[in-house]
Amino acid sequence: MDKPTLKLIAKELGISPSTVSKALNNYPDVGEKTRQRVQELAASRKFVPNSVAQSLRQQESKLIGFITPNAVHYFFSNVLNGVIHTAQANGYSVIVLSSEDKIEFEKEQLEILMNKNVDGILLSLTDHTTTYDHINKVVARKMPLVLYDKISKFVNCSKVTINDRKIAHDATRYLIERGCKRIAHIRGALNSITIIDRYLGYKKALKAHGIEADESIVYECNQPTIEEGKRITDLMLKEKIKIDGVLAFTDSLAIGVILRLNELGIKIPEEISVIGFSNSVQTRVVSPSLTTIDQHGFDMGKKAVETLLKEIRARKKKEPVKFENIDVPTEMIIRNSTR
Amino acid sequence: MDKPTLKLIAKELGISPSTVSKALNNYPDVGEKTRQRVQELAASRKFVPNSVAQSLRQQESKLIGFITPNAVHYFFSNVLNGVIHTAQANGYSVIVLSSEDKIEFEKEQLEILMNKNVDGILLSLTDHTTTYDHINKVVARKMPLVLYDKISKFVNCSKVTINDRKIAHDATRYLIERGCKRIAHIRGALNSITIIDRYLGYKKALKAHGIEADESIVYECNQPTIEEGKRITDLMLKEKIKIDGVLAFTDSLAIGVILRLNELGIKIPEEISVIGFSNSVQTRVVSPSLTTIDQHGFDMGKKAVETLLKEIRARKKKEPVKFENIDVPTEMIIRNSTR
DNA sequence: TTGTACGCGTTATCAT
DNA sequence: ATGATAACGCGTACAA
Repeated sequence: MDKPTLKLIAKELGISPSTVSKALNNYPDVGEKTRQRVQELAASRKFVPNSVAQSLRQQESKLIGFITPNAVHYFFSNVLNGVIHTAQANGYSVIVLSSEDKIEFEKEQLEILMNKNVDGILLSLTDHTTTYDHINKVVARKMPLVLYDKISKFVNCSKVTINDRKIAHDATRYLIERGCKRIAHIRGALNSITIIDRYLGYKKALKAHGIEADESIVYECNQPTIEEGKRITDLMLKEKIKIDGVLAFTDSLAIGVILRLNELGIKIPEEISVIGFSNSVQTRVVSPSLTTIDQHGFDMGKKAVETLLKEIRARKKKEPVKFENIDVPTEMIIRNSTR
Repeated sequence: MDKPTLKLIAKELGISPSTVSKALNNYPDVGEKTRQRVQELAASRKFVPNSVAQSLRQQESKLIGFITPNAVHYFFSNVLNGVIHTAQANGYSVIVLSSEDKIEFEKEQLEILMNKNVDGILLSLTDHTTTYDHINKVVARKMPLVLYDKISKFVNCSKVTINDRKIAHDATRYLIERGCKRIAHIRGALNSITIIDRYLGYKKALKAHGIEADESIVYECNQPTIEEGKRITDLMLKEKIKIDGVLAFTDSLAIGVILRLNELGIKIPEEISVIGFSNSVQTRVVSPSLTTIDQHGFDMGKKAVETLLKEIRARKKKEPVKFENIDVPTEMIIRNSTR
């Protein structure tokens, strides 16, 4: 039993395809009895409209593209989950691609999505995205686009982000209020705005509390991994003036710090307090459990889709679109790695 | 500058759309100079063929559907990653849906994918899938389908799985060889074949080593969570004959066990050894680190796509399809929670 | 070598 | 109330 089409249903009933279409879509101008007959036969044949044909006809695919820099990552998985959940609730499906943090993939995947005629694109930049032609091409095509999390001011579109600067500021202030005098920061290379903002928030909080920022205890990691966190811990411990607090820009690094300090028998949080970013699953499991920032990935995904759909609808109605900058609230999760 | 079509390019050049099409697709029967002119203009206009139209024309969408029971889950994220990576390498894109372990979602999403005219579907069942009409409908439609991880023998299609029985057997044997005499098992409800097989492997290993299986130390959890692992630990500790080994069917439970034993000051692995399943990120972080089974999710995703593509191609050529049952190798990761 | 005509499945418009 | 026709954009068999 092959896939039934409007045409086949029509022929079987001896009526025209257009009437069948109208009957199935509940148009008012179709006879009650024919409507009945059509709907019954369609049901028994398990007819489903070919959405490719529908897309062609109505010039929309009900598909959105989602590019993540990392598919195996607690935060981004939560974003993805929010995206697919919200999309489905609004009648859209999601094509998922992972740039694997490579800019060549990012370029290629934007092309793929344009070719697939998705109705809109959600994109988080790789850490190596420093040119924007491939992205601005999307904008120039008037393809609805929303950047999330890793964004750039060089692209003119809506953006959904964490307020990294504020939350890094808050976290640093928390450490200070709990008595930390010398707080180190582990950041990544200053490519991504996320990393920059966390760094600035950290510095600003120090300044606000009359602590002079000391660049010698700001460490740049090569990779956001546990091992790297351990390596940097050894560096920190060589400091003459003892460090008593660490703000790591992501959980894995913070956990590396904790594990290394544990190995050396240095007490957390009594001697050193540690804060991470993401509230990933490991943070509850490590001992002591890690104080961290929950970034509400699901909400970010949801907001990103909602913003994108707004733009899609506006464009469709030829209305002017105004780009939005949305801030998703974060939450500090206090656990046992801080006093 | 609106999206260029074959027609527009043709008009601009004063030739017919079909010639343009041929020129762009490098047909042999088109003049060299016209080919040049066409390709140049197409490039300058940044023409990309409308893949919706292509899909309609060629009766294939180059899209595959992927349904996961859980989008925020280490193992399934790895499967997803393998899927999208392999799909892209073969010119396919992936629509991702999460059933959130709800059977109603599973049903709805299979319908969505059929409507979207995907070329094939990858599905892992929910733990509550006990009827199979909605899935067999897909099979009856001759839509290529591959079940992965959570499968059912009641569906006639290709399947990609972990050899759960064997690996549970191996893990149990490992505990026995290391001197464990009384090994508890924490399993889920006996709905999913994964859980059943791990349970059977555990029992078989005991038997093979002359240990009588004792149902009173096989615990059924309500949820695969850390908290539940803790709760069950308390139950285990009430046993008259002291338990000295635990095989938990998933990492979270095993970690719950470890954390609770730590709280009570019971030594791991000296007094009790613990083994989990999945090699999720937490297993490296918990103290002592958890011995577990790496399920190579990426490979599973890769295999699943390859199997599906094979079926898609066979069906396209009207060749007979033979269903495959593929076993993805696992690997035991020995850490510090076992002797 | 180039162009014409048709069809993929659907739906909107216009006639009947 | 129903149907014929055209169109969405592309690709291809066939005609010129």
